[in-house]
Amino acid sequence: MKTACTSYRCLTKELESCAMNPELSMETLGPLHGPPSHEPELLGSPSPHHHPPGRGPPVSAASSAAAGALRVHPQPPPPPPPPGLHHAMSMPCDSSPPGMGMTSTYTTLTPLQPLPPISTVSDKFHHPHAHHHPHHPHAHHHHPHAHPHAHHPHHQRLSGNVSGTFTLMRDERGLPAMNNLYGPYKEMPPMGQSLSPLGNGLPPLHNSQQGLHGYGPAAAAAHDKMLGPNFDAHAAMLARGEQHLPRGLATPPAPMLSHLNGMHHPGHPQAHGPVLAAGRDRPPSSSAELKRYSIPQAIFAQRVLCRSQGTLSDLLRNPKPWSKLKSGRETFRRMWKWLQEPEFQRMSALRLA
DNA sequence: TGGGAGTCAATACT
DNA sequence: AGTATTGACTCCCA
Repeated sequence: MKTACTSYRCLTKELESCAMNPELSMETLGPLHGPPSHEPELLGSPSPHHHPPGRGPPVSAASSAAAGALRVHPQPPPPPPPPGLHHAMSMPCDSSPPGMGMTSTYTTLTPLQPLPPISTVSDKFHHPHAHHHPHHPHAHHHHPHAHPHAHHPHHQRLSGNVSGTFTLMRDERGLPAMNNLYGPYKEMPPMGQSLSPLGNGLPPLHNSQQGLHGYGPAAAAAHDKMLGPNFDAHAAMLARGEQHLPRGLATPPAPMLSHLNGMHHPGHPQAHGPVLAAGRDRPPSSSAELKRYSIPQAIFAQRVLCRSQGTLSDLLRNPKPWSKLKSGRETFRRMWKWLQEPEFQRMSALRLA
C-alpha cells in the first residue's frame, strides 16, 4: 500500500492541506505539543497497495501478549486537551471540508457522515453545520500517518464546554432517537454510564468534572510518567483533563487510566489517586466498554480514528508511552476529540458504519 | 543509510 | 463476527 502515491500518505498530505487545520489545540494541551495533526483523512482509496503478505505461522498468543504488555511504558499523560477545546471532535476522518462537522449532526442527527478530520473538526466546531459529503464512509481510507510534520497553523481554540465525557447527557433528552442512533450497537446501557467505547475507565462521570478532580496534582506528578496504558487512557485523559485541569497543569493524569484496557500495570502505582478515585473501582477497560456497547473495533477505528482495526487493537493492547509517541499522537487526539463530543454525536459517528 | 514509529492489510484465533 | 497478531511498507530523523 503505501507505495504509490496513491498511498494514503500522499493523499493524506493533500488532504491535509485542504482539510484541516489540525491543530487542535493540542498545543494547548500542553504536554502534547501537538503536532499538528494532520489528519489524514480518508479519501477513499482503496487501492490495493499492499502486498500480500504472508502471514506467518501462528505465533503463540501468549508470547505475543506478553510482548505487548511490555511495550507499555509509563508515560506522561497525554496532554490534556486544552480546556477550550471541548467539542471538537466530530468527524475525524473524513475529508470533509472544514466547516462541516458532525456538528451538524448534532442538530440534525444525520448520522452517517464521515467525520472530518478531527482537527478540522475541532476547529470547526463552531460551525455547526456539517455538511459532509458523503464520502463513502467506508472507503478505506487508509491514510497513514498523520504527518507530524505539518505545521499547523493556529487554529482557534474551541471553547466550548461540552462536557465531553461520556455523560450521557444531554443526549438523553435530546435524543429521542437515541435508540436509533445506537441502533447498530446493541444494548445501550442506561445512560448514566459512560458510553465511551473507549472506556475510559472512568466511571460514569458525568461531567468531566468529576474526573477532573482527580487530575489534580497527582496527575501532575504523574505527568510524565506514564501514560498509559492505553489508548483509552490517553484519550481519556485527554478528555478529561482538559476540562478541569488548570491550565497550568495541562497534564492530564495519565496514569489514571491505566487499566483501562484491562491492563493493569502493576508497575505503576496509580498514583493518580484521585483520578482513579473516581474510578477507583476499576474502571472498565476500553475494550470492555467497546464490548459492552458492542461497538466493534473496526467501526470505531475506522469511523473515529481513521485507522484500521488492527491498529486500534494494537493500540489498545500495547499502548506506548506518550513520550514515545510521535505522529501516533494524532490518533489519540482523535480519540480525545471524539470523547469531547456529545454522546450522541459520538454515537452518530459510530453509526455510520 | 539505518532505525524507529505508525499504519495497513492479511490472517489467525476466539 | 469480532479481535489479536504480524509482516510489510512509508515516512522521518539522526
